[in-house]
Amino acid sequence: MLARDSASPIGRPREFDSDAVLDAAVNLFRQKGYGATSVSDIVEHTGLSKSSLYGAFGSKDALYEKALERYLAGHCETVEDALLNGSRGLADIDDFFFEVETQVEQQEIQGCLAVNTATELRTTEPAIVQLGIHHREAMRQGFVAALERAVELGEIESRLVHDMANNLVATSLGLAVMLGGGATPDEIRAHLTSMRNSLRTP
Amino acid sequence: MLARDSASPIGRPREFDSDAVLDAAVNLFRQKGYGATSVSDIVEHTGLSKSSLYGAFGSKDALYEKALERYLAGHCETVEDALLNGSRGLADIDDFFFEVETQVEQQEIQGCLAVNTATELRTTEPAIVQLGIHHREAMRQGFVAALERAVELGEIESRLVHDMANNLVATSLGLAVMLGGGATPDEIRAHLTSMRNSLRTP
DNA sequence: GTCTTTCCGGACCGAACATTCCAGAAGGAG
DNA sequence: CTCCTTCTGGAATGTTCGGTCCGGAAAGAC
Repeated sequence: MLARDSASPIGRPREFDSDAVLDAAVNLFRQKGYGATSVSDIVEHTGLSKSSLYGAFGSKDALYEKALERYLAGHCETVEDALLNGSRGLADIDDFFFEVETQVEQQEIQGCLAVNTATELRTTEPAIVQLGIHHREAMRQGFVAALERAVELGEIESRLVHDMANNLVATSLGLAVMLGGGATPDEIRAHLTSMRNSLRTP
Repeated sequence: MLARDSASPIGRPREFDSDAVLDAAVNLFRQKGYGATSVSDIVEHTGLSKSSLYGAFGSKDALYEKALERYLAGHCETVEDALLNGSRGLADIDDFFFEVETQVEQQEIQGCLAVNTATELRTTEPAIVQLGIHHREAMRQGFVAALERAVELGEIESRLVHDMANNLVATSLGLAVMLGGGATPDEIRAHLTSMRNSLRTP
């Protein structure tokens, strides 16, 4: 009934790439939100059949959860890790926002999956709320780490670290709203510039 | 066919209060988003019948639009006006965030209607996107005005006005995400404090 | 080859959705 | 009072949704 372990894959092997399906789902959920993305949409954009989709993921909810996991692993955790374990200071924070700039340049403005769907699923899925809180805290810790390195490099004063980290978290979420809400590239760029200026004005 | 002007209201007069209906709709849309709020939900929370609702507003889309208008008029425009035409500087900005604090204190955390539904309606309703852009620009201008008064009061340096205004817009949106995404009161309060500190650290 | 297991496409289902329609009730105008 | 317009509740409609099911095909194991 359940898929056997990789040891002995008896039976016809799966023909599609789960990760590719999840990537397609991530894109759809980012673009249209959870409710407005129908399972038929996903079927259409992946080429899979509905039964294959349900066979592999179980339900729309479960598919969303897997997609969110993949999104966080691929987009958030790596950049947060770079903040935590970087070797520079403010420059690491600049890098953190590089993905935003990439989205803007490539006209692929979609925003953040977690932010875009947070409101929709708040009432129905408490796990998503907890995940958002955790995600924000991880961001904050990353910013704190990078800012503390900036202190050692003499880039900023240590008394500013705590508030700066909080403000960077809020600003990141604000940028995500703009990206998800149809802001123009110029608008985004202006905000990125202002944020970087503020980090460096003593 | 259409409702006659207030001059000669021939026929049975409307028995419900349109504004009260819109307020109920605003609350529902804020809590659950657009897609997850069904017309039946609205019927249930207003006491109206479905036909009365459609007779008065035409469609769910139109009802949302009217609700958004009322929300913006009641919640946003007044506070933005206070920013534009206030008599103080940074204190006016503090006041701007007072409503956020009120929401937190009263445990009625719902976030901002426009932010909460921006992603959902971006693909289907271009007018909403334009409205979001306009709203952000209005906020920015309000912050600029208040910050320029702060310059005259000697509270901040004039070279900071532009970037500070941008950052305040982003921070406001970020706070709205947190409010709509289930942040704890402590988390919100910490961010408000950090934002106020940053305005005042030279 | 045969067997077993899984995958796949499409038909199918009940529920929920936004929306419409109708018959009757209700209130002002004359 | 009568007429006329409008509101109102609930039933009805067509569509779309998430989810299920089945028959056939395909790919390894032997």
